[in-house]
Amino acid sequence: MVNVRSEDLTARARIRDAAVARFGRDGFRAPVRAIAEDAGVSAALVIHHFGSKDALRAACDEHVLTVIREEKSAAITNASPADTIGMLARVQEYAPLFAYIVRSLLDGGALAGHFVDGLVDDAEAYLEAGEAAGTVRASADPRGRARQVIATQVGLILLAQLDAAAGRGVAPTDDPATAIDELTRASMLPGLELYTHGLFTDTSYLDAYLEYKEKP
Amino acid sequence: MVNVRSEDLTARARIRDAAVARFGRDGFRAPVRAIAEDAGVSAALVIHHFGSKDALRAACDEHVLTVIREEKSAAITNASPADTIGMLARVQEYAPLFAYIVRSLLDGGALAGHFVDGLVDDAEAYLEAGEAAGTVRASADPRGRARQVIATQVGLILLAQLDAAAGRGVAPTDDPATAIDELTRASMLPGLELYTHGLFTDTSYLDAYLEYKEKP
DNA sequence: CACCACACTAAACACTCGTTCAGCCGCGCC
DNA sequence: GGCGCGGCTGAACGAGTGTTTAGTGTGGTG
Repeated sequence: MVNVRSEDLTARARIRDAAVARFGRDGFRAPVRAIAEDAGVSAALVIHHFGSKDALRAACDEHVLTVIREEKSAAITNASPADTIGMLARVQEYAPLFAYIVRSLLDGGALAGHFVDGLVDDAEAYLEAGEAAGTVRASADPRGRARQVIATQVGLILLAQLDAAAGRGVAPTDDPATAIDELTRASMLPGLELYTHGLFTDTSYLDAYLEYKEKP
Repeated sequence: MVNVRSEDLTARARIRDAAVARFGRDGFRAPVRAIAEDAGVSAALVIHHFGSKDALRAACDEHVLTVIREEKSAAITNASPADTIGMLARVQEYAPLFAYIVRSLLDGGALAGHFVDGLVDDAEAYLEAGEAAGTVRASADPRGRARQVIATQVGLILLAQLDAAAGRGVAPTDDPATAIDELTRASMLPGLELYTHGLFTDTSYLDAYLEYKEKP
């Protein structure tokens, strides 16, 4: 049901994929029986293979992290524009993973911590590279800046989630790919504006804070 | 237990306050029995007064929204620095409300939608006032920019939440007041930097996007 | 063939939790 | 004083859910 090539997988893998999809769609309160039904097996088999529901979730976390790592290293090794577009095209395939990560984010799970840590690490590296290339300004707190950038991204996703929950998405659709598309489209212009010119017309606010930080 | 002046309140109000505190601390899966115990009443009385757990939550939402509106209008009418400091001093008192709102945010509840809408509205108004005063730059998408600013704020809270869940808060404390303090302290410098100078050294990224937007 | 390990299942168990039920208690009103 | 009414309670009900149990079939192995 979940994956087009479900028949090819072992029952254990089918259960794991079904769990990732269910958890992503319905949250971690999704019943084991529902996951079992999605995978076409009995609830008892889920426990038989994974020991407990918590262990199943841990297996999902590990699997998602593995896929992310593979995908990330693949994206780094061949980072041509064509490949990037290819990745976007496959977003449909990875949509369940994305949903799962968002759930983990909202749930405060351990996976979410590792995930955002990785994002902040990446952002910091990219920004440093940009600095070296001369396209990005220097910062007094590179880590904090990277964190700020990622926080904005995560916050925009959360806000979009809220809009969707309120039934007033920018484009009322259930398709995650176009949802992400809409999200980036709506935030691209303000984001670039902000990142290009900043918000303030002069440095008085920053100066005031720097002075206050010296002698409170 | 929850509020120092619990004895002064009617049972209904005590239950409501206990529910806000419990929901904020443990999430909306907190059992009715736990709330009842906090309020010093039986679980049956909770249902007797509110009809159901969902209705209790709705009453909590309404109550929180009311307090926010009162507090907000109070902050607008007398917006002197002293009053602002007074509000910060009372953050301890409003910490349960803050926790409740964060829970609602993570839960995607209706309250969260209204709340962030209000925040975005406020941010937009403030930015427009800054524009008029000449301290804030003009934007091609004021609403989107306000949304971006609020998203950053919300995202930072979420990230801090994740760090706390992972047991590695910047300062390991359970006190929400100092937690908020730490959060603003850690993000103030990168935020001001970003909002003052932007991220990029030139306008090439923005220009490229604007050109792409014209003819894709 | 006998047997064993293993994937797998239906049913039952145990527990949590929201809600209902039947009744108690104290207070104002006739 | 009697009496009802509303706040209030302990106990029970019933639904949902994770897990256990006892067993079934099957495929490989001696």
